[in-house]
Amino acid sequence: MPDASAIQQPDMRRRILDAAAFLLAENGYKATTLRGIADAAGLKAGSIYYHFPSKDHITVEILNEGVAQVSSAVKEAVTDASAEKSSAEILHAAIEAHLTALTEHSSYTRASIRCFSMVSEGIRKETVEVRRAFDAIWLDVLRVVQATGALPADADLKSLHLIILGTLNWTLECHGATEKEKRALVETLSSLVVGPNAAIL
Amino acid sequence: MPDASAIQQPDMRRRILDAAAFLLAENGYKATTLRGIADAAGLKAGSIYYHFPSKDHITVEILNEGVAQVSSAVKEAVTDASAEKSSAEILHAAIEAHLTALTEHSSYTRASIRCFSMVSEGIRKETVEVRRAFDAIWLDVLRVVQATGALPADADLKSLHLIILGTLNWTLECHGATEKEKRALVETLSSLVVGPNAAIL
DNA sequence: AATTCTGCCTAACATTTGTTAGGTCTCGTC
DNA sequence: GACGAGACCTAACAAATGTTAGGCAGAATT
Repeated sequence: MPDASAIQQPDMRRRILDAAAFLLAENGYKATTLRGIADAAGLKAGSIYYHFPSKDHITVEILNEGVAQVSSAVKEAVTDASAEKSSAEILHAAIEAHLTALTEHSSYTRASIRCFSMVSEGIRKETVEVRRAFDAIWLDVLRVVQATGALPADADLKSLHLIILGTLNWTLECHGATEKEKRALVETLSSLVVGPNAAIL
Repeated sequence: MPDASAIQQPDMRRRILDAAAFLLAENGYKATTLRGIADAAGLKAGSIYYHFPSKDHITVEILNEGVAQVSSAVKEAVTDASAEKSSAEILHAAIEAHLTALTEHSSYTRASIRCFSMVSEGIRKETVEVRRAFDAIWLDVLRVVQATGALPADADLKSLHLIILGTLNWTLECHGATEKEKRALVETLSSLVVGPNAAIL
C-alpha cells in the first residue's frame, strides 16, 4: 500500500543525487551506502537502479557537478569583477566565491573535495577533465592578476594556486568555523597574496 | 604447519600498526579492512585481536601517533631554530618541518590527517587532546613571531594558522607534487606570511 | 616432566554491502 | 476496458565486513 504522503516527488533522480551528495560529503565514499541514500531520498535501495546503473555512476556525477559548481561560481565572480575593479579585488572576489560555493550552496562541492582522494581509480578518471578545467580557471585568474603587476613577475603561480586551494578547501575539515572566521580568512588570505605588493605598486 | 620463513618478527604489534597506518593513509578508514591489515602485516585477521581489542582502538592509536609526530617535529624545529635565528627563519623552519613530517617520515601523519573527518565521533573524541596540543604549538609559534614584530600586531593569527595548516595538509591530496614543487611551496608560503613585513622592519 | 603462557591459526558468526530478478501499482493511450 | 510503459517495491543473492570461540605449537616456568 503506497503511502499517500509520498505524492511522487517531481524529480526523484535529483532527490537521489541530493541525498547521495549530502551523505558523501558527510561520511565519505565507502561509508555512504545505497540503503542510506535510499532512506534519505524516500525510496528503497533497489529502486535506485531504475535511475542509475551503479553506485559509482552516482558518485562520478556528484563529483563532477561539485567541481563544476565551484568552477562556475569562481568564473562568474571573476567576470563580474573584471569590469571595473582592480586585480586585487578580482582575486578577492574569486576567493570569496570559492569559499562561499564550498560552505554554503551545496553538498556537491564538499563531496567532490572530500571524496576524491578516497575513491577508486576508475571513478577518478571520469572526473579528470572537469578538474583540469577548474585548475585552468584559477591559474588564469592568477595570471591576470600577475599581468597587472599586483603580483611580482617571478611569483610562483603554482605555489600560490596550491596555497589558495589548500586554505579554502581545508576549511571543510574544520566544522567549528563560524561565519565571521571565514570572512576573516578571506580577508587575510587575499591581502596576504596581493595586499603588500598592491600597496607598493 | 607454521611457515619456516615466518621467524616471528620482533614486534608484531608495531607491524600491525605500520600496515594499518599505511592502508588508512592510502584508502581511508572504511576501506581499510582488518584482513587487509593482516595481509600486509603477515598474519591472519583473527590474530589481530590478540594485540588490539578492536579496529577502532588501532585507528585511535594511529591517529594520535600521527599528530604527535608532526607535533614533535614542529616543536623540535622551532627550539632548534630559536637559538640564534630570526623569527622569520623560525617560521620557515616550522613550516618545513611540518611538510617534511607529512610527506616523508610516516604514514601515521597522513592517516591522521586524511581519516580524521571520516571517522566516527567516538574515535574523534579520543584524539581531541593531542590535536588541541598541536594547535597550541602552532599558535605559540605564530605568537612568538608576532612578538618580534615580524607580523603586524593586529594580524589574525587564527586565519594565518588556518592558511598554513590548510596549505601544508592539502599537499597530501595532490599526489603528483614533486619534491621541487614542495620546496617552492615552503618558500612561497613562508615569505608570504613574514616576507614583506620582515623586510620592512 | 608437567604445566602454563604466548602468539598465532582456523572456522565460523551475524551483519552489511552492491546488485539483481521479478512483482505490483498507477497512469495515459488505444 | 485492455494494454503497456513508467516508477517503485520485495526479496533475495554473493561477497565482504568486524568479531569471536576454540585449537595448536613452542617457549617459559615450575
